[in-house]
Amino acid sequence: MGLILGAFPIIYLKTHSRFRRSSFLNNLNLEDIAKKSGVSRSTVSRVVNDHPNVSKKVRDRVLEVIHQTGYQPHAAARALVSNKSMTCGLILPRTIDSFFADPYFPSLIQSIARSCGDNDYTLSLFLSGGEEDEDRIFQRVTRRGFLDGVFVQSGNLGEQLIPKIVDSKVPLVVLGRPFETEGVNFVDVNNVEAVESAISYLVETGHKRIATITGPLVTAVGLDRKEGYLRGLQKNGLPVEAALIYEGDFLEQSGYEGGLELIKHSPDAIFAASDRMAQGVIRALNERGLSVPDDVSIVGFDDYPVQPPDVPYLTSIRQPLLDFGNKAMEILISAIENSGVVHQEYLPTKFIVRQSTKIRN
Amino acid sequence: MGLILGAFPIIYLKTHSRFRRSSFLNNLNLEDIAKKSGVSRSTVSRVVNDHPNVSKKVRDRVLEVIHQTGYQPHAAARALVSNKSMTCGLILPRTIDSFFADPYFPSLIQSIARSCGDNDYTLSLFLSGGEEDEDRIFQRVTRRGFLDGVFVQSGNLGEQLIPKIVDSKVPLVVLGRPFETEGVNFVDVNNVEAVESAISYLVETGHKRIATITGPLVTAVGLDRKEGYLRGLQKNGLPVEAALIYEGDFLEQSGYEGGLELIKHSPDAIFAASDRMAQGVIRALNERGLSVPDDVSIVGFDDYPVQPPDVPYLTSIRQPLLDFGNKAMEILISAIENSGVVHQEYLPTKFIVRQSTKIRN
DNA sequence: TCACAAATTGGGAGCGTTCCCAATTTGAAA
DNA sequence: TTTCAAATTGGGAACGCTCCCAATTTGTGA
Repeated sequence: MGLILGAFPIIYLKTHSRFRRSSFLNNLNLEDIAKKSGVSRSTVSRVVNDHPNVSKKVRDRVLEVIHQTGYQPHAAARALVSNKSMTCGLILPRTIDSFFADPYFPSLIQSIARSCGDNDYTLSLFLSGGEEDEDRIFQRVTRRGFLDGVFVQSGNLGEQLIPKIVDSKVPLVVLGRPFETEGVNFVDVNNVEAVESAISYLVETGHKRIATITGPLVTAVGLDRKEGYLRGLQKNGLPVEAALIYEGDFLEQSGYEGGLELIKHSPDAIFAASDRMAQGVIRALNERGLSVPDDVSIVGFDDYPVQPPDVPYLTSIRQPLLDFGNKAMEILISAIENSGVVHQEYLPTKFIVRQSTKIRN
Repeated sequence: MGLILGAFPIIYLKTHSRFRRSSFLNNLNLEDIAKKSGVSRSTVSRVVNDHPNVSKKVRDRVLEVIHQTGYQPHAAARALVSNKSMTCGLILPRTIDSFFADPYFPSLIQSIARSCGDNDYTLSLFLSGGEEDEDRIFQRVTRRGFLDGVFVQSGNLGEQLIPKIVDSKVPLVVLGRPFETEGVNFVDVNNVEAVESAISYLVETGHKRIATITGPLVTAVGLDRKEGYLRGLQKNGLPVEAALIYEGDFLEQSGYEGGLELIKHSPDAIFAASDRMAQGVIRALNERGLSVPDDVSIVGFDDYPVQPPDVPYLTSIRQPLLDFGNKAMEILISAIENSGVVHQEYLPTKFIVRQSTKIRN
């Protein structure tokens, strides 16, 4: 990627040449509306903001004028005086590679965007491609009067952005457990527990050699799902076998490669830490003449609304997408309003049994 | 990171019996910096904005203070007085369904986000799920002092948002040709020409019965790619056969279904209007024991950086993603600065030959 | 050294809101 | 009708910045 970022100065915010934009049809301000409806600026402000102490007669008259003129309050003026921009940021760090291939990001964006919209917030998006980007994003995000709070997608081990934002005191909710959780708001799904019970299900349905393709083990989510796998085995008295664990990267190709590797050790079930990898495993198995679920059961993780087209349909662990955005927004609003309490929340998942697993009793 | 977030207090600063909340560490304004560096507010402003007429001595002193204090200008105050928010919106209408499954949207978002960032703009995202959403989005987007301009993804026939925004005089660039192009800025890829020459390539390499799976014919892009197909046939003296045209929806499943349908009429090549559909076609053909490219050649459209994992790798038409965002941003900036000129731009694509097509001479 | 143009600096006004407080109006009880 | 509290309304000040213009300083040539 030939991105030229250049050296960007910390402080210089280049102001572009000045011009008055008279192109908007509607350039009325409070005072104009006040004049037109024969009341004062203050009264119009009260009407606009739905304050209680306005007589019905006056309120109706003002509303009428507002409606006729199509008046809308000036966002920047409001933000200046009230110190609230009603905008929040979503920062997705270092995600360029997987951004295209994994439905996680679109889903996440959609979930957060909806929650923001529902709460009258606007969502600004910050995609980071590397460290310089992160510096630039950090500068922007901490600009006064710009964002009321930010969501940050939890990143890799070396992730520096989260502690910096915490230090800056900008209200923050991390999406997915960060590595350093002390004093940081976050929302995550209960990865460990979810996988643990999926493994238990496999054991209960007669599987004896359960393999896994993990996510990258430099991510919290990768580690947590592996931890769930290990606990699941332990809880059910099965031995942990290094040969049955393959580290993937959530993408289809690594599932395929992991599948080819794992079948050398003849598992009767494979838990893949993402649906994409589960697809890859199925592709690998089919290529080697093994059938799913007759020879090997496959369990995925994600279960986004749009299923991959492959048959058989995947048994998977469903992420509570909508709840995720809602809960994150709820926590962010609470942080903005300065409750002072740190919220750390794990949302429950749902285990969905479909045709990629089979009962072997 | 022993930061205790729970303990950070609301700091009330008393200013003439007026309370204002200060949750950020850094609440200095221009005047404060001026005082600290022994100059006037105006001079600091000039330094911050890189205006020419400041002596080097003073500039250095002020920069030093700014650097020490970490001063950043207040975004809303700036936006208020300069009437520029340095923010633009990206509106994706009615996209919920395909949002998950198609890499187009992540790619688009990424491309636009990068261009915005490179030009010191911030990108706000508006996802619409239906008409009520569109009304709400329209209200927001036209708020004064909020956005300097917007990008709108071109939508279906009957799409009402674009003309409304045009009427509102908010600077606008449509992504993908809209149906009503009169006086509307837009960027598109040269769909007709691209497909036409892909078809020509197929003819030149010995294909005689070329079928197509189109996009939805209620979208401009769907129509344009079909038009390219038709022109390609005509130009090369091949007859148009209704049975060789199948209407899809850009998603894999419709490619699969279209593939099953089309092979009844034994084509020797199929052009699919998206890579996802091309994948679906290959799945269908393989299922029926037909080989790609030995029995049928397949050409896709999109060629996003991350290729689908299926072998053979797709011959496809590459969208100039990066250029797309850059060009759109360039046009938007020009529209914001009120050039008054309408820009309508078609970007060239690139035909990439891989293993899914075969020379049949 | 002085005069005068050029470069630099400072202060006032204004952007469109919200909030506070004082002024005015309303309405109910006496 | 009068009285007085409650409800409603209006105006001033402030938010932090940019721009304009006037004041001051600097630098140059005679």
